[in-house]
Amino acid sequence: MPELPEVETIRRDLDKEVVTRRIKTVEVKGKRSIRRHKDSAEFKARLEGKRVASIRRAGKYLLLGLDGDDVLVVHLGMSGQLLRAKGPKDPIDKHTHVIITFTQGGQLRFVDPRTFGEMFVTTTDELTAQVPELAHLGFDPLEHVMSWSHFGQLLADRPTALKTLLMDQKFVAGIGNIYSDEILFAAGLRYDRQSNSLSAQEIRRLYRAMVETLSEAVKHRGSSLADEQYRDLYGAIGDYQGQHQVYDRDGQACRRCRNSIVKVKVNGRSAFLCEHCQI
DNA sequence: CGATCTACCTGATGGC
DNA sequence: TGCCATCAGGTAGATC
Repeated sequence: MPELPEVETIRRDLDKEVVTRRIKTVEVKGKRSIRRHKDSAEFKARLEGKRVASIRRAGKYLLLGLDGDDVLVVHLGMSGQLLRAKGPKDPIDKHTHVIITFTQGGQLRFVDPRTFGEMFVTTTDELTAQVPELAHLGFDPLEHVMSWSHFGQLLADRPTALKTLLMDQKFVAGIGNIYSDEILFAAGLRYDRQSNSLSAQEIRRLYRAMVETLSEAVKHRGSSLADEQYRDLYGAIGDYQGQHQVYDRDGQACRRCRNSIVKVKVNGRSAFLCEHCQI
């Protein structure tokens, strides 16, 4: 579900609602969401009594800095949600796995039907040394501004089909199945173009499409698809799905040329494109 | 080393 | 109706 724009929206919400708050109690249901820990007691012990000092995003990961050196890492997987609750009497969703209650009242709940998401506590040092997914993340497309020629060099160094490369977290962090398709449409490039085959103009178009598509999606607070599984911290759906040019629009008219949007399989997953606008 | 697949889960949807 | 197959925002690990 959540890619960079959705995770960034939640990060901004957390910055307003959770940073400076102190954790009073932590309730864990089942072990799956905290599977990196030996048991839930250890997870709870490392959180209770700590104050949330900072919040940042690394790709699709959320990192909540705590007093001392510890960091609470959250990945939402396909169906994870972080939801604010006023208190214990707010109705509890069936798939709620972790409830964090703050001393001032108010709760942060982790809800995740498919359980691909997870939470764990580690130290700042271990983050880069012992969590390989985080240690090997590529550049952040919104935070790390780079020249077109440098971007072109990175593309040339990794000759790969463009969609595969955009979704590779080790190359660039935060782009998934929705935004890779939207970026490639905006750039006028096919999913299967090799990254080392682009002209200088195509490199510029791709870089620009990547930055603009993602920042527009952040402005619209992310995309919620038909199932409305993506929700922000307050439980509200995103607003960018109405701007989608290709994703989940197979059979519909391309907004630019009116030809039919096509759905294909790439690496075992769906990809959407306009065969007339993307070359 | 990289590319490709499969597994991990629950729930929604569509065909028969 | 119900039953079964398929599909879904992601990633790690096995197997080529």
